[in-house]
Amino acid sequence: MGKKNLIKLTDAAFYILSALGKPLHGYAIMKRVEEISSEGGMPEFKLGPATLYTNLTKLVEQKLIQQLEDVEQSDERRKPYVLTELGWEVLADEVKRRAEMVRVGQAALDERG
Amino acid sequence: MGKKNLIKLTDAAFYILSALGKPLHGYAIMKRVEEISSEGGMPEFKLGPATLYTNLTKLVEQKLIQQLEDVEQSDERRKPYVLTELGWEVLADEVKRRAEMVRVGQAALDERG
DNA sequence: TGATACTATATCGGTATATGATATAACAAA
DNA sequence: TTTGTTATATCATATACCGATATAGTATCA
Repeated sequence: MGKKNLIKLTDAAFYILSALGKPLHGYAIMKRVEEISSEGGMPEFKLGPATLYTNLTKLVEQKLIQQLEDVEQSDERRKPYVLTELGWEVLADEVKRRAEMVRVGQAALDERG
Repeated sequence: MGKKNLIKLTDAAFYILSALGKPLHGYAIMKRVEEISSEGGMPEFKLGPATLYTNLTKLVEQKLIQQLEDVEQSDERRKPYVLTELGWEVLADEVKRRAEMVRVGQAALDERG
C-alpha cells in the first residue's frame, strides 16, 4: 500500500521544484525563482550558485528532478532539468505540509485575544 | 520608517512560536507542538530535546521569546516562556512568508496541464 | 579589439541547524 | 523498587546554507 514520502523540502529545494514546471537549466532556475518568489510583493528569494547547484545535484540523486537529454537542441553549456513524477508528488505533499503549518501559525495569531 | 524583520524561522522555531500563545515551559512546548502539528491529519512534527533547547536559547537571544519570572507560582524546575511583542511580529511575518510560498507551489501544481 | 557585462556551471570553506544519543534528576504510580 | 513520565541540558555528527571564488562562453558597443 502506502508509499510515504517522508521527504521534507528546504526553502531552496521547494522554490527550485516550484520553478521547474517547465524545463529550465540552472541559471534560468535562479532567475525564475527570484521572479516567482517576488510576485506576491514579498522580498525575493535569492538563490546563490552554491545553494543552487548543490541542491540540483541532491535533487537528481533523490530522483525528484532529472536532466533532460534533448538530442535535437543540444546547447552544450545549458543543462535543462524537469520534475519527475516523484518530484511532482513530493511537491504536492510539501505544499500540503506547508499549508498546514500556515494554518497552525495563523491559529496562534487568531487566538491572541 | 520601516523596521524590516529579516528573520526567517526554521520549521522548529516556527512551531515553537506557534505553541507559545500561552506561557509554557520547554517540555510542555514539546508536547504541544506534537499536538498542534498533528491536528490537520498530518504526521506530527517531533521536536527532540536537542532541537528544542537549542532553539529556546537562540529565540531568547533574538528576543522573540522571554522567560516568565513568576514570583507567585515558583515551580523551581519548570521555566515557562512567552512570546515577546517582537516574537508576535516575526511570527505574523513568517506566516505571511510561508503562505506566499504555498501560493507559489500551488501555482506550479495548477499550471501542470 | 578590447573592455565591460551577462550567462552559465562548479567548488571551497565557514557557519548555522537539526537531531539522535546521552546525562541527570525529580516525581508518580504500580 | 522499579518502571514511566516529566523536565532540562549538552555532545557529536550530519546536513544545509551561502558568500566568495574560479572558470569560461557570449553579447554589446565603443
